[in-house]
Amino acid sequence: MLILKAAKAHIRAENERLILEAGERIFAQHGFRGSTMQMIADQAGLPKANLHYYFDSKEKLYRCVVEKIFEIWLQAASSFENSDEPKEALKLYIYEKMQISRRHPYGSKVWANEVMQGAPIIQDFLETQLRSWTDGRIESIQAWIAAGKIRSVEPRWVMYMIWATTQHYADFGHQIETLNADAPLSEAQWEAASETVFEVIWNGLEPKQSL
Amino acid sequence: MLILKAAKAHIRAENERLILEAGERIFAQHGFRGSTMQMIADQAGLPKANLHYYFDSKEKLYRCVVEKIFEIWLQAASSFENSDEPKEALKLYIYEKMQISRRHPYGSKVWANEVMQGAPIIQDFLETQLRSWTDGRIESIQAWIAAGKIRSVEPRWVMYMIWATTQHYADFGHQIETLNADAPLSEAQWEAASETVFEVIWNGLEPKQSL
DNA sequence: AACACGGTTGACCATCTAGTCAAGATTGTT
DNA sequence: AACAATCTTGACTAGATGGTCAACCGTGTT
Repeated sequence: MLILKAAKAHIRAENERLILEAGERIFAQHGFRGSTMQMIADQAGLPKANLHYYFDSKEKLYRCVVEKIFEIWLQAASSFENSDEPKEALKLYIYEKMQISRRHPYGSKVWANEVMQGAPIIQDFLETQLRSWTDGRIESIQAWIAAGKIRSVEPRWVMYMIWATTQHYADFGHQIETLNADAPLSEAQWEAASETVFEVIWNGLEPKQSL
Repeated sequence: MLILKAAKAHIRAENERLILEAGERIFAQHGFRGSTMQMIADQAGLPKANLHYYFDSKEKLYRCVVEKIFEIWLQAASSFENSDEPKEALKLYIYEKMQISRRHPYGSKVWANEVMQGAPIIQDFLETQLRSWTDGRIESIQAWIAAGKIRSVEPRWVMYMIWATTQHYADFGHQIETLNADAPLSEAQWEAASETVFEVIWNGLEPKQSL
């Protein structure tokens, strides 16, 4: 009965986790069409038919993967609110996003892929959640400008700069690694990159010291 | 004979152009595996078998598309050399790259796709041409630092910032458009975005005015 | 007019892949 | 032990897709 269902819930939970994780990797590396259910099954260590037992179709699995990624994205977004001082808020946000690029490179790639293809699956997310979140952040930045805390810049372009620079370390990680003598960035390099990104953007936004 | 070949050379040139252009669009929107030869044929307005007459295989066509894109990329790269003054050189380079994002959004996406998948086709380009070009640019930036013309920053991270911010306008163009009330950026917005990107980066790099 | 050469094309094939299904294995409950 | 619900899985199918091929077309040369 229903008790049974609960008793086996952990099996379902565990297998769904395995499949979603495998899906993230495979979809990131091969795109939606380039990924086969067989590849994902092998990555997850399960027979292909099992995937269809937990996720009706390839498209539903993909949608679940993308939604999970958007959650993480939104979570990082909240660090923008942790301070009213722009220097502090920006530093937290940039470091948080760099951290995500490091810890979730596959997720970032899936997101990039999806957007590059015109967001066929998550267009509604962009139009609702992302748009309203962005509008809120733009207001924060406007307020900083009005208070003379940062230079007068169009907030939109600044947001895009932050997204671009931080996500670049995930999406173009392979290129960065190749240019780093084929070695992954070290702990120190990640730290230095994060700091440089923050420093350049912050110095770029800080009002000029009046002479 | 050979005269005949020359007489029909323009047919070949024209059809190859059509196919490459169609390939760029389709590969950008659907990735390598997501694109079918039939889609590309339809886009080019030619029968599928004709594509195989000019390009042996899908993979060869793809390689040609990617190589063409890399050429454009390298061309923009040269604008980095047009001045010894960092402010001027960076401005030229950033504006040039923004221009490319605007004029060749498909190419940029194909490149991004290729790199995200681990550069299976153009790994050799990354290791040779891109690596040596980058090393050269890093030396330029080092020289500016030594001359006290910009702050002391790791040149590598600055290069990546420029690539990321400018290419973002192509690769994430759909997201930007969605956040712009579903309208493409206007002439004025492109100008403003380019200027903001340059201003923030330049102010971020300019040595602090000593008080 | 006959020819040669590059270009064009519909029909075809081998292979791959998402999704199905039915039989069987597991597991918790009584 | 008997049961029922859930989970597992090899075998199968229908459709899509990259690539082939042989017949055909168009044009400039002789």
